Amino acid sequence: MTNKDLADLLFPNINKTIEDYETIYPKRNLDTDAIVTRYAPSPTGFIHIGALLAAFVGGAFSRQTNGVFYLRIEDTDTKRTIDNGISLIINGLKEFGVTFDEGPIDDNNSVGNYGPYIQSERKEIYQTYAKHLVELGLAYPCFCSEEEIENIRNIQAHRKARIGYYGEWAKCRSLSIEEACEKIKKGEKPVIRLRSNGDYDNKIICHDEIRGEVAFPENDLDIVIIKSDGLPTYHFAHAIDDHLMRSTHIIRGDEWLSSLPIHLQLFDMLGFERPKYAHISPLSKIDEETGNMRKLSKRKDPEAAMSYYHELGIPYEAVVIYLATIASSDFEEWMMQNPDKSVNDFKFDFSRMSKSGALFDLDKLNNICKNYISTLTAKELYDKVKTYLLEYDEDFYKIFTEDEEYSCSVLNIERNSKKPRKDIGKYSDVYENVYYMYDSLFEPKYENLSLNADMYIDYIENGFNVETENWFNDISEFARKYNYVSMKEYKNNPLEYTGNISEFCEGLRYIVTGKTQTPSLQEILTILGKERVLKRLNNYKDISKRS
RNA sequence: GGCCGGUUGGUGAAAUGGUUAACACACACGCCUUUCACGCGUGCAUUCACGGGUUCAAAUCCCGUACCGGUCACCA
Repeated sequence: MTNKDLADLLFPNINKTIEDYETIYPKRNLDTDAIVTRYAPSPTGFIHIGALLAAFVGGAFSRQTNGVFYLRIEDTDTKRTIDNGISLIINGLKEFGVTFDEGPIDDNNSVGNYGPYIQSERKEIYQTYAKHLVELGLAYPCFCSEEEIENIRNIQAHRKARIGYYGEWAKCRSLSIEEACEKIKKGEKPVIRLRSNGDYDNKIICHDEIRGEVAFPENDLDIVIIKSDGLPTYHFAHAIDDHLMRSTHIIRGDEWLSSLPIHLQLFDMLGFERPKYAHISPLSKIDEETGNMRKLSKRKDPEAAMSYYHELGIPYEAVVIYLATIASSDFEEWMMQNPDKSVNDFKFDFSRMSKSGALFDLDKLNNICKNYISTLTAKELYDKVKTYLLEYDEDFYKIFTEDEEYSCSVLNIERNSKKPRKDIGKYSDVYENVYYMYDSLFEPKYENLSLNADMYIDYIENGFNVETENWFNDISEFARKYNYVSMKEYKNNPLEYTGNISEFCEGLRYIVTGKTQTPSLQEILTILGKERVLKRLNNYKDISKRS
């Protein structure tokens, strides 16, 4: 019996050859420096902010080199796959401006000539290559049970030996073809392992675009390439897919760096040209319990999930700007010099990407958000807030959208100037900033009821003039009638006056808005209009009388 | 524990052997101002994890130590 017989017995239904696939998926016809890369998530329903970062960076590199950016779904772990996982990923990333040239476009359809782009649909391809390796004697079936593997691990740990299925520990490696065939015929379901040709004592130099040269021992582990369910492991699928889909660069999280020797070995044994690798440093935070730095965790940190930003109404444009800031050390400076350009115009360079993991800084993000929102027009902000409220605050949505023009005028307060306000950092902040401009939401609980409402009624009825540009001069003038004077005068002789103009304004602001801090009083009064302001003043008067 | 990587202020970081270690965020104070926010200004690392070495000269090169991170699955 030969390896060929073993391979046929293992994969009786595989009839294609590896040459067939080389023909089906020819080399791409692109510029020599074009970057073909991919985003390859598992459809688990959760998108990590670090994954967004990798996707964003990958998309940027391919775009700036006229390359290809495609989506590949890694659903070989059937236990973790969820039903609408694919559309969740596509829609989730689209919101953050990440789109693909090839790959699935919804749960059932794909575009591109290098598909299928869903790994579970590529089973035959992986098995063809696995069969090929078995035929060459470069891979073999392993019948060890999980318990046996566990047992080996325990012994190794006990003896302080290196852990893993390798060398003399790799029992099934030395099984004869006949023995293997017999087990298969008896119905045992093996995994397929690589017959590693690596020597642990040999160092290999791996090149990473971000980290430079990294030295590793060669891989001598007989890693599993096909699981007992017939699907490939990540390592094997990576090699097959990225070769056949003709990726030039593998841009991924740094948790993969230590498997680089395995991947390089796989490419070599399969006769594939090696792609280039770029491992992105993890996004971290300080663990409150230990005080140590650690990777942003799906379970512990809400900000690790992309949905967090969606739910709080954090502008996706700002998130992307922040990620670019972290990803490339020269981005911020570039953005300051090119205020009119989009993030997508920035040219990324691997040499500007950090080798060490950055602490995820929500303060910095918040600052970017505020700056970003301050650049929007009232109408742009209105539309974004509307979209947000529709999903998360139905009650306010109704009130907010009842009169678009009015809401826009509210959002426009101190917006149309050279120095626009920067007090809104996320769409969920808007309510707190504007609610008092809507009568149905204005229910002030006054704590200070000693203000002179009649004085302000007098002002609104006889002194307030919307049209005047010299609003402040006018109100200052009027306030004199009640013995409120300018700051300067008041400071010189505090005992002679009732108060200063600042106090006069503060009182009016407080009654009309229920708050001590608001944007421009003048604009608020103008938008509210005489009638509604008087109503609020009279209401205050009533309340203070009653108390 | 093995292997690999990282270490410049509270945070992100620049600097690639040669003046007072950029810039941004945060923080503090001041100015401006009807409040707040904005804007403007000032301050915030006597020093680049630590120890040694090379050099006229080191955050930058070399060696060692410490700490932190990642990884060691039929998960990706």
